[in-house]
Amino acid sequence: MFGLYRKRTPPLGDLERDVMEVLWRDGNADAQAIHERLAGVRGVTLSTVQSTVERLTRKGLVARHKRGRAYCYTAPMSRETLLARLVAELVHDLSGTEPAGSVGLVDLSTDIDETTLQQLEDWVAETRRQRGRDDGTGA
Amino acid sequence: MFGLYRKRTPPLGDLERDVMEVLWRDGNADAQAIHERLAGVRGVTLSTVQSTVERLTRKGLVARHKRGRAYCYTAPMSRETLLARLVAELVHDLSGTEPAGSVGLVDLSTDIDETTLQQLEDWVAETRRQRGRDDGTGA
DNA sequence: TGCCAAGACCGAGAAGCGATCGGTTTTTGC
DNA sequence: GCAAAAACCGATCGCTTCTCGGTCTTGGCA
Repeated sequence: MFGLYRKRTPPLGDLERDVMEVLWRDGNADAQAIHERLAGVRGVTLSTVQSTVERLTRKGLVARHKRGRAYCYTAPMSRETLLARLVAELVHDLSGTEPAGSVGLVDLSTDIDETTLQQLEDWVAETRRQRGRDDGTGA
Repeated sequence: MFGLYRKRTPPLGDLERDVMEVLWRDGNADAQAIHERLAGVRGVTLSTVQSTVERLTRKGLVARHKRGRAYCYTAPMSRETLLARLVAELVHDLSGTEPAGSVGLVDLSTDIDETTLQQLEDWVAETRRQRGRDDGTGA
């Protein structure tokens, strides 16, 4: 009945998020560049950045290819796609087995701020637009 | 710029989710009852369940009150509310500092299924409805 | 009022993960 | 070939969950 939640995309750590942020902004960068970009806000060594970006590579969240002597890292998954995946997992894991119709009275009021709600709204609308209006029975 | 993500609702562990599941289903239960409910799918002792539900209490995710000699636990936050909070945090943490308009090309197609999207859509709509259309400057 | 079992509480240990870094090896541009 | 740059490796630390046994507290009952 329950207890069948699987291992999924691990949530990102702080430094991992920062690294992804850099990659999303700059498109691509080597460890050095990432380190420099992060140096202002975080006192970490190049080694640490390297470890982190390597971990992200293992997780499949960043790709890399040799350029000169260093690797050049990129984020093959957009910020929105990653967010979507995480949200989907969250919803899937926590949605229970009840009929979906029972999701009626939602109380986001104390937890969600206007900006975030707006963002969610836009985001859902955009997805809906792209996908078109199926009958809703699709997988 | 970045790096200012703060400590938030800690993600639930497996057993913690199972316990919440029981509480959401049954409305309320003491440790004994939860344990029995879980015994079928999980070989854990009563002690373990107690520790877990106590941890959840500390996190504020369950409330309790004495009933007889045992505590009676309840989930003051509905499944949907918790989910909403987690989603909100996720969105907030991963949305970057770019203008919200830049959230344009969303590619959810491979990651999010129709049911989930529908659910999200419903939540957002419902929340919007409940909150009414403020000018958007509300906290 | 005193006994005792039920249950809360505490502490400890194992496992997993991210963050952190130093040291070693490999590579490459000159 | 050499030296520097960078990858790679592995160790440590801190945090969190899971797990449980042992001890202390308490409430119901005789």
